[in-house]
Parts: sequence; C-alpha cells; structure tokens
Amino acid sequence: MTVESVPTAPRMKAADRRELILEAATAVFGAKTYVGTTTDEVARAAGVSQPYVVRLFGTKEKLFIEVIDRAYDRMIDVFRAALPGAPEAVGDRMGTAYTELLVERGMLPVVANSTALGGEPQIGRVARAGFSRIWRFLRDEAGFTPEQAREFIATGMLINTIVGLRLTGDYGDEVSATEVLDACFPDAVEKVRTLLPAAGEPW
Amino acid sequence: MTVESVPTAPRMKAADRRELILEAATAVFGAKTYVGTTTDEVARAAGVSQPYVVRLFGTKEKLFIEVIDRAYDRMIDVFRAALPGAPEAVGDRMGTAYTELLVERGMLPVVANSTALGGEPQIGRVARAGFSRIWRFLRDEAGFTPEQAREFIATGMLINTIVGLRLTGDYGDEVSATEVLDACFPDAVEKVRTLLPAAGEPW
DNA sequence: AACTGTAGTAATCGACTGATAACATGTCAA
DNA sequence: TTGACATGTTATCAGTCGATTACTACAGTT
Repeated sequence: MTVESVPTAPRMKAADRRELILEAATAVFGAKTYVGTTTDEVARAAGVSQPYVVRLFGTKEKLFIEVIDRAYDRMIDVFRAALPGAPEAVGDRMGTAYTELLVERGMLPVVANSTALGGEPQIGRVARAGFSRIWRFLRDEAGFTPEQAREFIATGMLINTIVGLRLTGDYGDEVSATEVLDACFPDAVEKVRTLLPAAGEPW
Repeated sequence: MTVESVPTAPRMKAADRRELILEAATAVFGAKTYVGTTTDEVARAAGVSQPYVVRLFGTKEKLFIEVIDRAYDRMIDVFRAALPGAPEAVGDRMGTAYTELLVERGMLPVVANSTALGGEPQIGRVARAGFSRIWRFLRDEAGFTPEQAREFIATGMLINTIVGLRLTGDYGDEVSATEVLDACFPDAVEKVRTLLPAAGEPW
C-alpha cells in the first residue's frame, strides 16, 4: 500500500505547464494589476509552487511580458476571425468580438493595465509593440481609416474603463449606470452585464 | 552662533502641508501607479518624513483616495471653466482643457489608474463616484447627449492610453506614432508632444 | 536495471514597506 | 513665562515578496 504523496502537482510537460500558468497568470494579473499580484498567487491559481513559476519564467516581469504579449496575440486572433462577412459591418463584428473577450478571464484588464506601464522600460516596449500591432491590423487588414481606427480603439478603452470600474453592478445611487451602459454598449448591454463581475467580486 | 538644525522640514500649518503632500502624491502615484508607489517616495517628493505622511492621512489607501477625489474635482473645475462661449464648440474647448491638464503632474494618470481599481472596495467606491460626477457634469451642465458624453469620455480614455504608453517619444520602428497621434489629437499634436515624457523618463 | 535529464517542492534569505511608538521642537494664548 | 497643543523626526518592527539553493521523484533510453 504505497502512500499517496500528492503534495506535488501531477507531472506535465514543461511547455504545457507554461501555457497553464500563463492562463492562470492572465486571470490574476487582470484582477489585481501587475504590481499588485504576487508570484505566489499566480502559482496557487496554477496549482504549482511559487519557486517553480519563477524558474519557468525567470522573473515576475518576464512572466507578465509573456502574458500581455499573448493577450495582444489573442485579441488580434479574434479580430481577424471577425473579418469575413459584409464589409460595411466589419466594425460591428469586431466590436462584438472584443466584448466576447470578456469571458476570457483577465484578457481585457491585462491589456488595459499594460497601457499604463509605458514608463517601465521592458514592459513598456512590449506594450507599445502590442498596441502597434493592433493599430496596424486595423489599418492594413481591416481596412480602417485612421479616424475609424481611432474611434474603434477609443471605444475599446472606454469599455476597459467600464469594466475596470465595475460599473455593471447595482450602483444606482452612485451613477446612472444604466444610462452609461446604454450609451457605451448600444445593443450588448444585457450580455455585458452578465459577463462582468460586481465590485468586490474576485472576477 | 546657533547651529542650523534643518533636518526637519520648515514648519507649516497642517492644512497647507496636507495640500503640498497631496500635490506631490498625485505626481508620484501618477508616475508609478497606486500599488507601485511607496509612502516613502511620496514623503521624499513632498520633503517630509515617511511617518508624517501616514500620520497625516492615516493609511496609504486613504491618501490615495484623497488624491483621486481631488483629481476628479480638478478635472471638473477645468471643464466648467471651459463652458462659457459658443455652445457648438463646448466640446472642443473642454477637450483642450483636458489635454492642458497634462501639465499638472499625475492628474490624468491618477484618474486613469483609479478606473482600473474598481475591484478595491474603498478605492472603487470613490473612483465610481468620480466617474459619475464627470458623467453627470457632461449631461447636466455641459448639456451633452448620452452619445456625446460617451464619445467625449472615450476620447479621454484614449488620450490616457497614449500618455500611459508613452507613445509620444521616437518609436518610429515600433509604431506609426505620428499617424496615431495625428488621428487622436487632430490639432494639438505638437503641444501634446512637448508636454509628454518619453519612455523611461520620470515624468 | 542503471543512468540521465526533466518536473517539481521545501526551506529560506535579503530587501522592502506600511505602520507604530517614542521623542524633539516650535507656537501661541493666558 | 509657562504650559499645552501642534508640527515633525528617528528608530524600529512585523509582515510580505521575489528570488535562490538544495533537494526529491519521475520518465524515458539504452
């Protein structure tokens, strides 16, 4: 009768474990910001020990860089998937694709957070590069004019703000939340509302 | 011949000292985010000792709450000052007022940062309240329609992003920065460029 | 079956940070 | 003048966090 050890995580190939940790890290970084997140929290969320996270990624900063790079990748993927169809409705389809990213934990907040860290030498480089990739995609692949691209991104940033503020709970006294949401999500209010956490909730 | 002591800050009424610290704190919080700044950095920037900062404000969190509350106040002030004049150009004047806030260190980044902290119980409340005040000002005092208010705020968030990313330096290889800036600041590119720090600069 | 590289953990360290306590000095009313 | 309050500091602590080291165990190859 061999005693189950089981303190250690089930064995897995390093590449798979990395992907698993990246996914967990996206959620945690998204919920608590880069500086506000500990490598231990990421490790727990991924079901491994804290030193192992550090060993797989070198430093917390490098881990975060991989996280945001991956998030920009994912974002462009879903945008590209929304390209086929009536050309005049590309913007709408891509907007919908953006809001649907809300279900992928941390994806949007992590990108939003990265845009506030342009002053960090390493992270800033990756964040600018990610933003640049989005911009060029909109111009080159989606065929947006500069003005259309500006408008699209501005709306995305506004959505990030609504999400970050947790403006989707019941704060009738604080904000005319319904009006804000109606104005910001013309026809996706209900969906967005159900996808978002309220204030204080762990996301 | 009395020996100058001078290790201590020149005496000042507590109310004035608070205001001085709040100003310094806005700059530091704006440059390094809430979690990323230490009370000691704020104290140094204000020229006082670290324990005195926490004694005057109780906790770091309470200090930050006063900072963002003050920032939303200030923002509404400059918006209100831009109201008088041709009604059809109110939006332009307020947009200009917003970009001119860039010279007041930390004012814009701090507000941007606050919108990412809606999940924090205390800070989130104040951030939502600040956002709400802006929204109501736009609707009630500036006479914006919901759609106009949405558009105005979205543009502001985009500006915050540009600023946060430090997209104003020379990153010709990373981004068609000029095109982005042209699209985002139709007629204020040069002014904005001179007001913003480059990546790595301390702001 | 033994060897070797890979996957993973426990223990721990040094640096940092927010907060507290105790103390010092300046100001002002009576 | 004196005493009482307000302004401000030094010293220090207890907790936290990222990173390092040293170790264990599993898996595949020959």
